[in-house]
Amino acid sequence: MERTEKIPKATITRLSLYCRRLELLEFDGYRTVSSERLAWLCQVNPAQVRKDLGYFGEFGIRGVGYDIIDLQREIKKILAVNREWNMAIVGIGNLGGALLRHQNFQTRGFYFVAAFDSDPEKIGQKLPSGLTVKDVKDLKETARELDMDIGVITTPYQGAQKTANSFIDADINAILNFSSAQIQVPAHCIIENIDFTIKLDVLTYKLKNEIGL
Amino acid sequence: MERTEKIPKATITRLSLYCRRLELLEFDGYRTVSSERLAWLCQVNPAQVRKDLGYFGEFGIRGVGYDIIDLQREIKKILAVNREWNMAIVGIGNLGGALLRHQNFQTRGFYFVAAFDSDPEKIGQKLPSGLTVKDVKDLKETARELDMDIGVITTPYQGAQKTANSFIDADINAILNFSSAQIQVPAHCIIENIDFTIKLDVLTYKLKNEIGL
DNA sequence: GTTCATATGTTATGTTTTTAATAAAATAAT
DNA sequence: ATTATTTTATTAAAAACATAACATATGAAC
Repeated sequence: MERTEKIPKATITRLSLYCRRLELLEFDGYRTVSSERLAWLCQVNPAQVRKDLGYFGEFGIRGVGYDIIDLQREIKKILAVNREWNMAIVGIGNLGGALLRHQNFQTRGFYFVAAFDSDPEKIGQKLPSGLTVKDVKDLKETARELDMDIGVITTPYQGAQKTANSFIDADINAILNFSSAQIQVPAHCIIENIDFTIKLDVLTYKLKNEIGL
Repeated sequence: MERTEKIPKATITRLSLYCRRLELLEFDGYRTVSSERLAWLCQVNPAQVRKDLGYFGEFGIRGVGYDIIDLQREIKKILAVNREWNMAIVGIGNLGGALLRHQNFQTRGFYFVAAFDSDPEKIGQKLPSGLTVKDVKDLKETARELDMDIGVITTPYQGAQKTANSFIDADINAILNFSSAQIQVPAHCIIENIDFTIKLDVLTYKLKNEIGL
């Protein structure tokens, strides 16, 4: 097996997708699944599924398929979601508040351990989750007490870069950015962007060109 | 100029990104921008910027660069965001509520014109935006009265496919899906997915492999 | 007006990613 | 036990995409 090959970024995205479908298949009581079926569920090519998995090892049985429980565990190990992660969030507005209340994070092992804002109105406020909103100025200090792996940005775009800088200064080197700002980070820091507006623009482009509205 | 060439999906995504930066450049008072500068701001290759734009026409001036206002207008025309779009949303939970209150949609010309849920507790409830939550059963009927271009799904994944079906049945053929469900749609329908959990998984994968946590 | 510097548009090259094809392994049937 | 069937792992081919190279056009300096 060639294990030194470079792994496409899209492969990681798909592994996450496969994992999500496997969870449902397990819930529905299935024991094994073929690459063809899994591919169909994820709307990708069966060869793609096998190739993606092939980067990391041999997880299937020829003539049979993949054991749903086993494959799930393997993928979770690859994605490093077989453990718990702590998150800090800055920007307790509509979206930030919604994410804090969202149950989906906890159930996947992602915990919000601290919430920050710069608005004096919000600082000190007690949230439904039990957290109290802290001043973003105290981020670094709080980071020394609590273990924070991931920083989540839900501020307006004007404050996004500054927030990122605060995270990096506090040695939080993984950022999930919900703002529409394009954030500059040093090489040792990683960032993933979730920009709604881009998705909407892609949708309207297709509406015009594929549907003709 | 070759205008029949197939356009990469990633090009559309980047056009949206360029547009976002151009808005800021305009706000900061700049008149023109070079592909090199725009590329730097978007963290892409300068040749990429020129190539992307080249699919749609000649928008720059050699030796000078691109007029920020003009280019913005051209890109918005390409993406079909030089007009207004109406949206319907199903699933008025934490996230749905946050999106309804989020100002960023309106300012870009995306309007929520109707909100639906299946929970009797929520139906009839008056929202801060002025909308009243309707029964998702009445979606098709409401769609006959109001013009709805885009359907937004913010239900839990269990109800997502059913919601999509309702949209399609009501002749709403563009869907923005915030649930983690992989939705099956007919060929004439287009869908964009915004799945937070996938982004988080990509982040933890990188945390493990690039940072070594 | 000629020359120089700048920056686009476009063609050519290189790389990455996806899909197809096939060989190998496992099970089930005869 | 042998054969047929299924389905993976892996290699080969194709397609998609990104980068580099360069010729062309613009504006400014002398």
